[in-house]
Amino acid sequence: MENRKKQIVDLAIKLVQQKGYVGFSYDDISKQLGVTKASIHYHFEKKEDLGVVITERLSKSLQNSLLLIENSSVSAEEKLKQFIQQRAERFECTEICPISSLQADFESLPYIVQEKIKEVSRLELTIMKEIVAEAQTEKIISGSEDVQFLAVMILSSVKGALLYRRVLGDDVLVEVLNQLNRFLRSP
Amino acid sequence: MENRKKQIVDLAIKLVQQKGYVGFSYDDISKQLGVTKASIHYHFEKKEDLGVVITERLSKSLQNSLLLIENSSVSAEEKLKQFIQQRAERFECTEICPISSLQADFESLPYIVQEKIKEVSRLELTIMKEIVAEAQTEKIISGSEDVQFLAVMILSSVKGALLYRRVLGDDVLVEVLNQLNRFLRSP
DNA sequence: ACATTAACTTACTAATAGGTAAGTGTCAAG
DNA sequence: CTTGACACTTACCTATTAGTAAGTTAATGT
Repeated sequence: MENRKKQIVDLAIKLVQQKGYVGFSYDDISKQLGVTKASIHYHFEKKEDLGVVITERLSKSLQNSLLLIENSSVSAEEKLKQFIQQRAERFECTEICPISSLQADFESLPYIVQEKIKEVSRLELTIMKEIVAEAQTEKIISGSEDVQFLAVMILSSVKGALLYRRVLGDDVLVEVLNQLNRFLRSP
Repeated sequence: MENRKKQIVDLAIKLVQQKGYVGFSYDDISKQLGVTKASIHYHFEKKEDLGVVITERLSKSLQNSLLLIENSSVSAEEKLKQFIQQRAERFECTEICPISSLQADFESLPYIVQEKIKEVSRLELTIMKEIVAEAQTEKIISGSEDVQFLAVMILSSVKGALLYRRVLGDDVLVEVLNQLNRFLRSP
C-alpha cells in the first residue's frame, strides 16, 4: 500500500515535532505502526531518505497554505491571521513546529536534509514576507517597518510561543496568538 | 583540578548549542579534551548530572546578566538593548541559544533536566518582562502592549534569528538585531 | 499453473551510546 | 614512609542505533 508510506511520514513528522530528527528512531516508528523495523527500511532505505521526504512534505504543506490563502478573496489582515493560525494550531502541546525542530537539529542533519531545510526555511520566510507586504500596502501593518524583520519577528513569535507552551503550559501560546492579532491590527 | 569540570561544562554547553542535548555524547567531549570517556564519567557520573549542571550555569549566566544591567545606571532603553545583545552576540554562527536548544529537545530530556529548563525559561521570561516593563514606564515602548507578549516576542525574535542565521547566513540576525532596536525606539 | 511483485519478517551486522569496575600514577598530609 | 584522595586509564558491559541479506506470504497478471 502507498498508504503505509504516508503513515510512516505522518508519524515521522509527529516524532520530529516531539523528539527531533536525532531523537526519533526507526524502532519508534515500527513499534507504533505494529510492524518490524526492517519493514520501515523497506519503504525508506536510509533515515536520510525519510528525512528528505519529511522536508518535501513540509514544503508542500507550506505551498498549500499559500495557495489556499492567495485564492481566498479575504482582506490582507484575514490572510495574515490565517497563515499565523496555520503555523500554530494544528499541533498538540507536546509538539513544536517541525521546521523549528529541524532547524534546531541542523548540525546533526545529513547534508541533503540540511539543504532541504534551507529551502523550506527560505520558502516560509518568502511566503511570510509576501503576506506582510500585502498587509502593509493595505495599511494593516505600519508601513515604516522592514518586511524581512516583521516576517522573522512574527514567525519567530509563533514558533517561540510553541516552545514556551511545551515547557510552561498553554497560556503563553494563547496570549501570544491573541496579542499578535491585536498588535497587527493597531498601528 | 576544578578547572577540568569547568572545561567539560563549557564544552558541553557549546555542544548543546551546536548539536542539542540528544546529539552530543561523552565521546565528543572526551575526544575534544584529549581524555578518555570514563574520565568524563568520573566528573559527571550520568549525562543527566551534566545536564543539570549545564542548566544551572545557564541560570547563573542569566542572573549575572540581570545584575550587570540592574546596577548600571543607564537608561531603560540601553538596558533593553544590552540584554538583547547579550542573548545573541556571544555565539558563533554554528551555535544557537542554549536555552532554545534544550527547549527543542525537551521531550527527550531526563525529568530533572526538564524541570531545570522549565525554571530557566521562567527566569528568562521574568527578567525580560521586568526590563520591558521598565522601558514602558519610560515610554521607550508603546505602553498599550502586553508585557508578557512583548517579552516573548522580543526573545523569540532574537532566538529565531539565531536559528535562521545558521541555515540562511549572517544577514538575518544582523538585520533583526538592527530593526529590533529601531522598532523598540520608535513608537 | 506459474512467475512476478509488493510488503513484509527473521535474523543478523557493525557502530555507537551511556555506564561501570578495577587498577594506575601523582601528590600532599600525617 | 605510608596513607589517602584525586584525576585519571584500561577494559569491559549492555542497550540501542542504523542498516542489510535472505526468506515468507499474499495478491496480481499472463
